[in-house]
Amino acid sequence: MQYSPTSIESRWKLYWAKNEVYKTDNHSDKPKYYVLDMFPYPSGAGLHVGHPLGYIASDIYARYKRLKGFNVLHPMGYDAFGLPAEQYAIQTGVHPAVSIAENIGRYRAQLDNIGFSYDWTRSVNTSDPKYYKWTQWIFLQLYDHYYNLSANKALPINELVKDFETFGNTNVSAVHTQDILFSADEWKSYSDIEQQRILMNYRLAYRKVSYVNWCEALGTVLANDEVKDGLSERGGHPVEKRPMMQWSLRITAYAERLLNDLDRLDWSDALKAMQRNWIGKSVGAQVFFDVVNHPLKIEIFTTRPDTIFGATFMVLAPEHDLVDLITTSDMIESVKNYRDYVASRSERDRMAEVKEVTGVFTGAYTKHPFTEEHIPIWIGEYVLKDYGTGAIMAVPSDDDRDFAFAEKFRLPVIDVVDKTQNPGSSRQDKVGKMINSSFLNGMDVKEAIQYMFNLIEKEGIGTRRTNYKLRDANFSRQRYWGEPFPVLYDQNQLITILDESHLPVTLPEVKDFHPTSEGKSPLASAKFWVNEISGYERETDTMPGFAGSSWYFLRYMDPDNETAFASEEALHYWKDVDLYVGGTEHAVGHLMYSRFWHKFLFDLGKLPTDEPFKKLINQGMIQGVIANLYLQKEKLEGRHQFVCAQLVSDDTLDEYIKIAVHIDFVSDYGTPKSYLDIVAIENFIRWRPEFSNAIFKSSTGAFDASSSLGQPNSTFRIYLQSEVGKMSKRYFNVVNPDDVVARYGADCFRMYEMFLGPIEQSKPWDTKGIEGVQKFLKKFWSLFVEDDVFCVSDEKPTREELKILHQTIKKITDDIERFSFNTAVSAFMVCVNELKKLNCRKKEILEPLVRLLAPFAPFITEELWSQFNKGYSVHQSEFPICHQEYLMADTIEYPLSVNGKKRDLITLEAGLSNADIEKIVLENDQVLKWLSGQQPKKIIIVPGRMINIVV
RNA sequence: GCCGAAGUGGUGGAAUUGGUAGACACGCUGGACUCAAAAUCCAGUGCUAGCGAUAGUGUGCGGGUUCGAGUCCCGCCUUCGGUACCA
Repeated sequence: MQYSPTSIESRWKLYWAKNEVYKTDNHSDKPKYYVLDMFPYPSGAGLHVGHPLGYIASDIYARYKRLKGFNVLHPMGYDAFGLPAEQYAIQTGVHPAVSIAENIGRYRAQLDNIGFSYDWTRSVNTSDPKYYKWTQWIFLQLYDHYYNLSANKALPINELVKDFETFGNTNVSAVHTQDILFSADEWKSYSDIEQQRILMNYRLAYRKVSYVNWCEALGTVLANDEVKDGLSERGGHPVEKRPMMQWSLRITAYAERLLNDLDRLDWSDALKAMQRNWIGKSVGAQVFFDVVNHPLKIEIFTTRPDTIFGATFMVLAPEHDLVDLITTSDMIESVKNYRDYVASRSERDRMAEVKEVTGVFTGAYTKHPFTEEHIPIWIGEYVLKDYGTGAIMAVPSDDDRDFAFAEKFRLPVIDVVDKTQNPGSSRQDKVGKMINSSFLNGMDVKEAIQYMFNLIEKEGIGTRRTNYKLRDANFSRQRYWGEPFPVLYDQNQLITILDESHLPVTLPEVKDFHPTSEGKSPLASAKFWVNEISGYERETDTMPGFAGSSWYFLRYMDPDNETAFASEEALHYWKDVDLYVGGTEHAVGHLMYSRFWHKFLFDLGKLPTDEPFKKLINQGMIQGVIANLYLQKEKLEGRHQFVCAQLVSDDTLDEYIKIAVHIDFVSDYGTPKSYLDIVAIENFIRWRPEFSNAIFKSSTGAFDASSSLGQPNSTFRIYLQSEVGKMSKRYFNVVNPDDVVARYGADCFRMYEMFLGPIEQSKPWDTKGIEGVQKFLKKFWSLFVEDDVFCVSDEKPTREELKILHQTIKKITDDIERFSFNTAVSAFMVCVNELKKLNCRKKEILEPLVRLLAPFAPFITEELWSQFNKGYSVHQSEFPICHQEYLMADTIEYPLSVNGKKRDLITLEAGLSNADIEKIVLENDQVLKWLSGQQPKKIIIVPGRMINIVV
């Protein structure tokens, strides 16, 4: 009876499926616990060894909680809408639904192979009409609600309309886009179109013209977080700004709650900081400046109203609405040129450029509200249209950017803060005493800021105001493979919303998945579908990827419900996610949108909690090692030339390009000395025939595959350059978990991934240590088996053996609770090594160990458990409990130091008082020798830890 | 620039509250078994000196607090992640 993972694993997989071991009920006397993984996008490439890292950790925890007596919800599903399937459809004509279904099949097989305890009856697929019916439904709710600031929650839009009909909007306190004041009578006099336009300013899902990230190559609009450095995250194509009528979600209404409620979450500080930065709250004042010779006011936002006496010029965003109105005739030409120049520059140009100061004078002036002095108004691209009011008062003495602008255009600088008492402080630090500032002089900066806030409001020249960097979320995509909007337009572009009874609005079949030339979605070409309801046209955009993923964790609670997104009963039973495991890449996207939707549904009274994810663990990424050959840019007599990495120095680096080599060819892969030998080179050439006449040059000679010319000896090697990077098809470094499982077994794979290091840490995949884990499993197995038969004894364990067992139980329990799975695996190894040394095969020791190991290695433990208890699974047993009495030692070894210098170990009885210990130590001959007559000043004793004698 | 995380043997990493630094594993060295190999087992393994017991030294760098610092404080350096004209 040898340990053979393959046969064990296939047998128990079947058993679990047949007996529905992991099926979870919505009713139970047990306390609930919800363990969630971030569901994957089922890509064509399948899973690689990096994906399961977090899944393994959460599965261990879910299994642990189950053994601890919790009713555990641990589901898995697929985030199935998205660009890659659509791109694939464009290239091959295969319908996304077909390719996605195929990919899901492959994912499912790969996941099952690793022994996860998912309740697959609860699986969701965001592209399933039964699922996206409810995504559309939530959109309808967002459309039908506005954010009331007095109630501090979302309320039905009908209530707002009632307010408008009775009072107009003068006293309405709601989050909205534009300030147009109207009375009740005025409201009633407006046309339908006009009323709808106004309500759009309040709805939580609304339409507006927005500058969107247009990607010509992909033919679509991208979300901000899909753009990296001015290029599309997918494919790296250039992205430009373009105006378009788009749906948006008013996430900014929730900014304050999203910020404040972070404090209550058990998330890492790093992640909370990321969300805080993204929300970017700043408190300041909105101040009005009169324009000279105009009845106009310029509205600025500043966090430093104290520096108002240092404001020597104003800067407006080039796109600011007032620019046309105030520019003087002599400046029209240069202002127009500058605005054209700004418009012509793509996001990418702006970012690529080192901060060069640009701007022009408008010819206009404002009047300083206190000194009445005239201040020139400039425009400059460093002032952003979208942030604050799109206009600033420039205080060059206390802001680096304003200072740079003043320096370039020779504008005056007035020092208003005396920083001489604060050496080392920077221009914008809020420290020092006010000077040159009339009534503020002598005040401390912080004091002056408060003083000005009050004064500005009292004088009526402005108000206190809070600004957020957080932008409303663009919710339209010009794509096929997404949720259609349940929205119709009539000839006047008046919106009609399809109500719940019309849901789901399903995707129509199309012949061509390309976006249309005007940048419209492929849905626009499905004429029948678009015009299906006479007199109306359907919305042809679809929802973005984050729509379906913003609420999927709620659907798992009640996945087949056809009358609600989940029943009230299920929602109140499971409440929220207790543990969420996933990567940091979703820190500000998915995790922010989910919190927003969750809070919104909470406001509607649908949910019992206002935060979705109580505890969050961020697993690191498993990276790949990319092995590269250096290819010389210059061909040699028309032939490619590869060069050994040892011959390439930093100075000559730009003479080469790197060609990624498939990892199957590489010897010593993953080490700095990875290389190709002659056999590998021949394999490489067969794989990449375009290099069949290449020459491979090393320090010992050259290898010419196309002829026997200069044939080197058999030790010939070309060393490769290796770097850590993504595990990806394009680097030919993908490791499939199936291969690892086939070779070592799923238990070994699971434990090895955990053993690799802390779960939060990113690290490159290498299999160097996997054999250690395999050895452990074999050793563990061998404890139960003697002479090829299962054999454990009923003999009573010794105190020493019990001590080993219970120390291990304590250690493992603590480690699981703090998600330190790598140290837990080590603790198992220590335990088995010790039992092996004692040749302990006693049932009383081994049986609890099986239950202890079950969350980590579900298959081997199942097999061994069945030898003790037939008929039910180890995963339905209990996690063993640590009995303290076995941990108590009879004697303790104390390290003994003199003046902090380690000297020796001294063995003492356990349970001695400090006074007793002191007495024994001072009578010890050895100690007296070290002290050589000196009197000890004091003796420090840390019970159970150490003794230090100070002389 | 700002925010965040981290720097420990040849390698991955441990040290949970300030208390024997390097657990566990890989690798390496030597040995047992074997005709041989694989597998398995045993011993050693931070660095320096020494046959050795042992001594010195050692957690990115420089200081400090403490009987005692990988851990706490001050000042730097490096790497990684996020963000970027946010007024």
